[in-house]
Amino acid sequence: MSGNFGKGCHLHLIDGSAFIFRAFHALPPLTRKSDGLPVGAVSGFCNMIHKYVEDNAGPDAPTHVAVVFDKGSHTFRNDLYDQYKANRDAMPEDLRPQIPLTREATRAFNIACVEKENYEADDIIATLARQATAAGGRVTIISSDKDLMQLVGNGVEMLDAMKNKRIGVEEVEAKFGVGPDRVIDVQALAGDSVDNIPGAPGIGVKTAALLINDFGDLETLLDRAEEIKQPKRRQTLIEHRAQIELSKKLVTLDADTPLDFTLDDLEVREPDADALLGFLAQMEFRTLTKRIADSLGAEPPVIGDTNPAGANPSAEPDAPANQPFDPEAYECVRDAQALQVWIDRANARGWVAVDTETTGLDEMRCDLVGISLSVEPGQACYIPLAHKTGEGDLFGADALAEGQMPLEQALEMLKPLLQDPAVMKIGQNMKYDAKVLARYGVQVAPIDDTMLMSYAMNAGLHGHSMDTLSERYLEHDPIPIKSLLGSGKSAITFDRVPIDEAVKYAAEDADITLRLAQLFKPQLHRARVTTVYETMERPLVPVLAQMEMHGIKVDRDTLSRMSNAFAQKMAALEAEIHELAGETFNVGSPKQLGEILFDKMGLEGGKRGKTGAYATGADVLEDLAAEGHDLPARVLDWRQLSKLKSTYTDALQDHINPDTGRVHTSYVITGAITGRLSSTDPNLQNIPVRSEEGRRIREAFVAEEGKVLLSLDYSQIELRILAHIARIDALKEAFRQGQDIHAMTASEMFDVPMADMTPEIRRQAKAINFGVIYGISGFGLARNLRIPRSEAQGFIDRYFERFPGIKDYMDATVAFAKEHGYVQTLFGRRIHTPEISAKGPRAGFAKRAAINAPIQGTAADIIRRAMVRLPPVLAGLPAKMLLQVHDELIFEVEEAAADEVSEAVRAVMEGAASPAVHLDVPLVVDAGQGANWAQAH
DNA sequence: GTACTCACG
DNA sequence: GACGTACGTGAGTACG
Repeated sequence: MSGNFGKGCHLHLIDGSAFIFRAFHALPPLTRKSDGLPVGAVSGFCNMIHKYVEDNAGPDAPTHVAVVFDKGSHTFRNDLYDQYKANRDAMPEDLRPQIPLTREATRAFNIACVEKENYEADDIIATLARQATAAGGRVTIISSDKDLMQLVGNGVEMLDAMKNKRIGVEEVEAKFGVGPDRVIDVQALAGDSVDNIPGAPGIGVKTAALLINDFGDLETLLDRAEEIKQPKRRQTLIEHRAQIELSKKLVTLDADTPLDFTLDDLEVREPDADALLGFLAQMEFRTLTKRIADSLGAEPPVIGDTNPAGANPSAEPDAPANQPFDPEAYECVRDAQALQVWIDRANARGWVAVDTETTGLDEMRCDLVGISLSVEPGQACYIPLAHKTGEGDLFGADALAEGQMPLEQALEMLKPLLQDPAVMKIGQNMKYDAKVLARYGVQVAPIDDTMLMSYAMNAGLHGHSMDTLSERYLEHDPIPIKSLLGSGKSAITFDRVPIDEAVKYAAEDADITLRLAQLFKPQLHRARVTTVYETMERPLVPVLAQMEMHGIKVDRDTLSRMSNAFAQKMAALEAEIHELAGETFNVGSPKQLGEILFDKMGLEGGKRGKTGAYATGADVLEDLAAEGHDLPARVLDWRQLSKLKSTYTDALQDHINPDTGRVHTSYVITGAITGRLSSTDPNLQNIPVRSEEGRRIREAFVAEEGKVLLSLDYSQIELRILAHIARIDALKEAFRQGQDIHAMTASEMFDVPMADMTPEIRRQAKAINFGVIYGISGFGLARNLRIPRSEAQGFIDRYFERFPGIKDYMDATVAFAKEHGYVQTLFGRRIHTPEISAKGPRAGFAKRAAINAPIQGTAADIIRRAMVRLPPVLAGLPAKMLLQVHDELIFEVEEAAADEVSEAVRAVMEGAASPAVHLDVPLVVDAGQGANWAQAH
């Protein structure tokens, strides 16, 4: 029985949506153990499908089968009648993420899975049933839905799978009082409260059947309504004729649903044991996996170490992940005609994966070398634009390689596509590509980013580089860039890579990105992080790109003068140190320093680290200095200067862009698992401020002539969040009243009236407050405060006693992490904690990280929200946002507008939690301004 | 490439 | 009872 559907064929059509709802409501809520994903309905669905398969293996087995689903909640019926199904409850939150999984389940069973936008499952069933009977076959609809009963007869019957009861013409007549062909007439009159079909008021199924049997059909009835004897009934039918006719349209199934497959595609297929068991194992259905493995005669896979957000590509035969990668399939686009084909395909699709190749990693300085595109898994192209021949000409400059489109022409063609609001541009780390293209006059939008999707779903589980994601989710190792560029001193730039090789590498990147996006996009919802991705990751890309491109002006002369001063002081210190040591050695070598201190000079307290070297950290040297030793004290001074000089006054000069005269950092959106950003090349989030000497480096960060730098920072944001999350009334009240929070803590803890507060007591309370945020331990606090451990523990005990909510929060957070494998911020960001149940010292680390993550992460979310809202607020003002330092934003503003901008930004920052979250504590923002960062802060 | 140290929030 | 700890980062230097 292969090939054409025809006489003797038997088509089974399963009402998938009915299965899902029955499974959902019949079963207790069940969640996947590893990540808490609700899977009860999926489990029930799989059981029902399995039972169906077992029950229908006999002599009357179907030759063709499909599971038919509803797709979306809007159908053509809503266009006819906006109240259609309007009184339905919203889909339960627990069910929503399971919907796509039921599709995966169906495919895992190797059963055709059918759905169509704008049509209900019932319409598709009607269409397929009609096609099948027209071809001479038989049809069984696995459903008990009365709306499908109009299809019964002429070779179509229904089967109530739960009651295992056939529904034929007789059963339909028993239910509706008319034959299947008149069921819609009865439904049109009787209406349906479930689907919100109006019908004729006061007329139910019984009366409707009576009327239809009297008059033959609905149209005749309505035409001859005057003849009805009962006055009330007569009046109703005449008055509501339009409503009744509309009702008939609504209940009539559309047997002409356009479908892009044929009955032949629905032929029964044997399940693929690996795919099916893989899916079941991924869902962590232990019993069902075993049972089905038994019936398939296969070995059940091990369950337990599956990756929660990870897909099992083998479970989905059609998944992009499953198609092999074929570098030969990639196209090299060398002229306008070929490029136009790809642009047309992208426009038709509505999306395109984009990747740029450049001569370097600095988006502000590198040159564009080529662009790759992909619109379909396995199909991608590379457009070489600036590859060199590799042979220098007379002047040492390489000639452009043959067979490339002029760069300007390609960009002119691509620009409308890349800027088209109707075409989604998908990338991996799109901020990079957007910045490069912006320098060529192309403003890429809108964008999706696979790196950010992975970050939203999997922060804490693994990295989010393309290599990591491809290996993990596509089971494909991409071509290493090193294999093209080499490494070290002999490394070449991408423009010197032969075009043939470049095509394979570059097009593959676009291919991978597209496949990842198709895999990840539906998973976002399932992992409940769509809002996180849509509000705090994706919209940040253009905001950060703008900030990075603006950069901040750094005065080279100031840095240079400071470098010289540091060098002189260091030389003097170095001489002094050598003198004290009695020999010359490398002060910058911790190893040599340790030997001088603890071996040669015989100082006490030498502790060796893992590698056997003495520890010479600042804390160790400070202890020694406190004992009156001069050498470690000098080394501390030397180290501070050395750090300031090498990391800041020297290195920062190298980062001044020669074209702009400014320093352009790069923010890594996925840089910290908590949701914080990180800053690189250079890191502008760790410019010194704590020491007087270091703080002066901020004087080199200046505003342009006529402008000022504006700094706005959240005051105590993490403690405020702690007060809210842990519900500490005393802390909340203190924040509401604008009290000195550390002094208040000290007063509460040590029974000292606020009036008698000393700086020392306040300092200790401050250390404890910070300790709490970090997941306090007696050891850590003791070390920080340099007090005995027992005393530190006493402080902590007292703190917990005075603020009992803190301990509850800590315990509850750790318990949550253990149960779910992640913790959450107030805005729904998830931070995975895979080590939370580790044994040994790692358990302590993981616990403290889990306690800290929701606090640090919520603060990070809040400033992200503020940053996303700011550009439109600043649009009409002479102001640019330049930097973010975790709880601080730096702006460059025309002097005259400084106060106005400051207040506008403050309003956005202070209101950034709303309306998503209502904090029980106010957010307070401090502002400052000045000619340089030192003054503004 | 790894360890150490230290700058920031 | 011992273990070995404050949370989150990036960068420069020494050293094998």
